Amino acid sequence: MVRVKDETKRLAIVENTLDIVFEKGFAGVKMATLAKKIGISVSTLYVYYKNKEDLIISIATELIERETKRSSNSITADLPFKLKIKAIWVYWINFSINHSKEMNFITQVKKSPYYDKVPEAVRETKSRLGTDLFELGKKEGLIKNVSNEILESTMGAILLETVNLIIDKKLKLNKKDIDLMFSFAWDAIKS
Amino acid sequence: MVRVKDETKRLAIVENTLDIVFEKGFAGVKMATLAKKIGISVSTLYVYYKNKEDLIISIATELIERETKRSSNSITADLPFKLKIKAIWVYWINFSINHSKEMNFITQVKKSPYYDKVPEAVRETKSRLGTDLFELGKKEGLIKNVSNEILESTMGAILLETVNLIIDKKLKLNKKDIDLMFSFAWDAIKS
Amino acid sequence: MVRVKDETKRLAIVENTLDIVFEKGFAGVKMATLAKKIGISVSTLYVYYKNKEDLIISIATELIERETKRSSNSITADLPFKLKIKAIWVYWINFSINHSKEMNFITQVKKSPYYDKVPEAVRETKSRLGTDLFELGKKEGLIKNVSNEILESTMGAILLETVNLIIDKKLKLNKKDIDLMFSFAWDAIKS
Amino acid sequence: MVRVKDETKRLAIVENTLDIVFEKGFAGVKMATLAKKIGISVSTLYVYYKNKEDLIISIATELIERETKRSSNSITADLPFKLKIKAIWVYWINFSINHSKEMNFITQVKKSPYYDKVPEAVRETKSRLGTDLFELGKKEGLIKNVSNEILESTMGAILLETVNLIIDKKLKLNKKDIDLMFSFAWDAIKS
DNA sequence: CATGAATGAGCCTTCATTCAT
DNA sequence: TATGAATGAAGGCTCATTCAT
Repeated sequence: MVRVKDETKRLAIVENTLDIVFEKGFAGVKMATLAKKIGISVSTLYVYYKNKEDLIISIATELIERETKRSSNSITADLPFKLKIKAIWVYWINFSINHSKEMNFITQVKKSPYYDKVPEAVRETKSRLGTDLFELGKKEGLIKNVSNEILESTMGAILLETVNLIIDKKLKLNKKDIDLMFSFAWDAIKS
Repeated sequence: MVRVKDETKRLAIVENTLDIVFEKGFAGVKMATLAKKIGISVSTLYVYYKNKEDLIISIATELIERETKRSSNSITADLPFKLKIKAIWVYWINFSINHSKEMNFITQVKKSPYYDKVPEAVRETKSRLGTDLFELGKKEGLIKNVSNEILESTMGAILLETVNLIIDKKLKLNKKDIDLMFSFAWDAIKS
Repeated sequence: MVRVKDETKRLAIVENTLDIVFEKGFAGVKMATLAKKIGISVSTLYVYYKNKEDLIISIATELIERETKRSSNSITADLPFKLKIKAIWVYWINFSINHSKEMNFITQVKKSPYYDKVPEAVRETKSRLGTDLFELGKKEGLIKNVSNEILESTMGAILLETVNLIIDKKLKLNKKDIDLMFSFAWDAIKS
Repeated sequence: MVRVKDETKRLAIVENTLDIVFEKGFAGVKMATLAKKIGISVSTLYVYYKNKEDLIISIATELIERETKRSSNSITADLPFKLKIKAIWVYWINFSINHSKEMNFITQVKKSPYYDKVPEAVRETKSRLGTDLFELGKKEGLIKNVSNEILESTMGAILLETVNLIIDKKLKLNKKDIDLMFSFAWDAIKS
């Protein structure tokens, strides 16, 4: 069937682009190389994406939307505040490790000029690690009373560093190390 | 003496490369554009650097060496531990802001394939934010008893995020905000 | 019947091709663009025409044949020579203006490499502005005694220029201006 | 010497471009083909011209300026009006034949979208076949009292047609044929 | 040391055309 | 007949690098 074939191919393009960006960054994405890796013709790439920029921005948009949706889904559990935020922390560590290429792609895009061209609607709904959550924590007097943006940035930075340390084998993906790193993050933001 | 003229020109090359990398990343460094910006011929660039890779790696090496030297110089003051570490923190915040292009260059290089080609000796002597210092803090029982690498990474991540927040105007370069952000870092590592 | 649908589509192809050639020349005719303009699939174009060359040559052939037929039809009125030739002149001015896209297409084809591939039979029966007519004029001693080809070329050039001046709004499509321009043509060929 | 070499190469580019446009039109000008014809690298073309459009527009500008200068120079002889205009006529016939490729290039450019990008100053000073001259002729009551633009267009059309007939071997470049064709033009405009 | 000129190696993109359904 | 998908071939352009002066 044609439909299946299409989606398979599109996914292959996305997958391989992610791989290349992970290994060599955006500059490393050559349309010809990408096509060869997938086993299709260069022109075929242009059937799916208008041009290289469109390719990258489309993938970025897709990933960010997916990430956004996921992050909002992850804040459902009904737990005491600290445990709740830890659950999210653990969730994101695992997700980042398991989807390191996607996360890497998003991270790179955010620092690149491509990001300006991601639809504004998508950019706005991005990485809500927990605006509502921080609000709650502040109300309960559990975390420092500073802007959500700063809380989020700080936790995000520690989280990303944790992931990098795990990837670089300086930390392990076990309870002890995860707990340790969470203590860094929690101690940083708690009041 | 010819030497003087040379050094001026070499500095101009470094300066302009820093500017371009800051604005457009490594991919934005075109030998022709760079030369035009400086007001010299493209060929002249090749008198000073063997090729583009050499240009970037040489600059990176120079900057990293300078940074390393500076960081070791900064740990001289004789103060109680927390104040000492805060002094370093403040020093580095200021330095990073005042030398944002240099810092940006180093940051970018570390994430790029170029970094593998920076002389190993230089890579090893890098950013010693305070190995000795952390050792001291742990001995006094003031900070978490974990590897220096993790302490350094965590503080480094928070520091970098702080700098970014300042650059993005989300934070100001005043005592209040600096103190606030230091509290994040200190709380994270203190035992 | 299927036939009706076909003819409609074929006419749409011709019409839109004429439009594009009028606006952007042959190089502006992209099979994909043309198809989209019509609202059909690119592949469908290939059902009607073997390839792009065939498309253009077929349209050219069709238009030239139609024009040829028309020109011979136009020399029927029974009038004194000068009036007869003026009638034809006026007829062609009007026709050229009203069918500027068709005329433009023919003009362009004649100057393009495509023209060599128009069936010879068609090329030969072309724009007979009045071979017989010129013969008559010469017999009556009213026009210069030179080859029909030269007479026709000259009148044709002035006619085309007249049409262009009208299109460029340098002349109007009224009796005065038409008469004026006819006087140029007539004075040129009269003996 | 470097200077000489440059000019030689630039002239070769112009010459070969003229040839190609004469044979195949603008669409026939492929940077690779052009370079190979000249015996230089494609990149070298880009040393002399920013891109293909710049190549064509620069050549057009150069040719039009030269033509304009020439045409104004040609109206110097002190002769009775009809002889004067004939002298110019003969001059232009000869020039057009001898420089058919240049003339062809200019003609083509004027009908192409490139023409809009020729510097306005150049476009304005173009083909002054004889505005002043026509003014004189009208004052002396020798030619039709219509706008110079129309007189010029008409004569221009007949002149161009004459050149085409000569190129197509339908006319010869001898006194008899030139005189004949001038009579068409003169009779057309004379009062 | 300084540079103008020249170039090869790529890269992105377009487009007419084919083919299986 | 109608078409969505795929592609080969080609063309324009960029850019790091070399070389003779």
